Amino acid sequence: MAVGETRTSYHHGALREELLSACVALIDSEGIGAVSLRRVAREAGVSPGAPYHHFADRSALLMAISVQGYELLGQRLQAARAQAPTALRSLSELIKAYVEFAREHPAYLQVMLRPELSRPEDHPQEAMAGEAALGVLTETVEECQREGTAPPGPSGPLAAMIWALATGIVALWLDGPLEARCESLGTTPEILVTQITALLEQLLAGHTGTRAPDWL
Amino acid sequence: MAVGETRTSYHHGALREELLSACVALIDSEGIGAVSLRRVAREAGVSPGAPYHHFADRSALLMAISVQGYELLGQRLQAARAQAPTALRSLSELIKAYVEFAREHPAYLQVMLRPELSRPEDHPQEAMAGEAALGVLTETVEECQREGTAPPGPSGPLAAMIWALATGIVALWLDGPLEARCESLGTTPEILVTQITALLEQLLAGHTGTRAPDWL
DNA sequence: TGTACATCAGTGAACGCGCGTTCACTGATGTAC
DNA sequence: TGTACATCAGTGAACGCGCGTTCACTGATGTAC
Repeated sequence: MAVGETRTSYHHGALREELLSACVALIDSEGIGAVSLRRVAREAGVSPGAPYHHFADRSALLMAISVQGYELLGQRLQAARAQAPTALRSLSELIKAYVEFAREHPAYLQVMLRPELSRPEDHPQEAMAGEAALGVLTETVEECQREGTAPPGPSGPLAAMIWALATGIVALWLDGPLEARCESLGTTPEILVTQITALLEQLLAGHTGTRAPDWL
Repeated sequence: MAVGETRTSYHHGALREELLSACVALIDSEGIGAVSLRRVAREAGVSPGAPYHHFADRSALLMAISVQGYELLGQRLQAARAQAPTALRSLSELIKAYVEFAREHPAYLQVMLRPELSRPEDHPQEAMAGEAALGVLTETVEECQREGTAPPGPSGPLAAMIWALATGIVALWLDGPLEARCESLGTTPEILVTQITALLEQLLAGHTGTRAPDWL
């Protein structure tokens, strides 16, 4: 229920979902520091005790958001991979899809990147959702190896490298430093991300002797 | 002043420095969530009002830590770069130095990676300290270009790529997911980081046709 | 179909807590002469 | 060298606040018969 609306019945009917979306909206508008169970309940137009019928505590709410975020991200990655013509291109598209997802849903990423808030040690579900998203990346790297656009050997290091690269871009962009850096370089984060993925493709294509395209 | 010690004089003498180190120690032992000005004052053995003679508010304390962190990191990066025999190798060493610094001083990194806590928009000093650290990286990339171990053209994209890569590794390691991933891969973060930097060197060396070393 | 009753999902008052910050104060230090 | 005094850097009590969580309660819903 959006702020200002009023409920007609005593029961809400879908409070769990609304608490989740109210929390996401709150993070988007005021930052993760503004999140408290009381505040989220207030945003959802409900009394302070109500959330406890749906979440054991504050970290359980944030964990649910984190899991949801990994699921949404996983879908996005799947879709991005499916569209690309080659596995090498898929790698770029995976990175871009991750970054775009983060830009569209910064709140999810904030929660996913700050695990001390959702206390994953108490909620193992997140690890599973995260592994699923990582699986798409690993498969794509292995496809590249079969395609000859990634060095042979274990897929782990390259997959981890791309995972870390994408995570770093996202963290730096969401938190501000990337934007600041781009300003002082006279460019924009969007352009820079495109250049980075192009560079990665160039390096991967080059390792086997394939020429980089002229437009790079 | 460490917990348990007692001061003999009314005045402390070096409270500012001690508040900083007490705060770092607190983050290291209990996480960034445990940081409050009152708590830090207590750890330093001083009354709740005392910090206000040295820091305007909580975010000013965290900002001072962040700036200190960037300065320490900058020194580490300078040293790492100076020791490496080639510019290409320097890139690996810069990444490793960043990661090692983060492992040794996780508290600094937590503060540097969570700018919402130190409100950099109110304290521009951090941006300067950060730019200095980035400068080392950019110079090294340009050295690689002269050396022929990095693609010609603007140095920005490769520098940003390595910056994001290192930041991603650090964020994933400090927060736990990297360790979890390594366990399920049967390796360790230390090994994985070495593999990633070796892979990066291989890709960069390969782009010009230079053969990758056999041991990769 | 109607009724009794169990269960679900809300309310709102209350609790104790630690927080950031302020303030009048005071002990220690430094400086002018 | 001694003394008066300004300034610095602490103390500790106090303020109001929002928080997480609990609890007795009650309105709404679902189910058995």
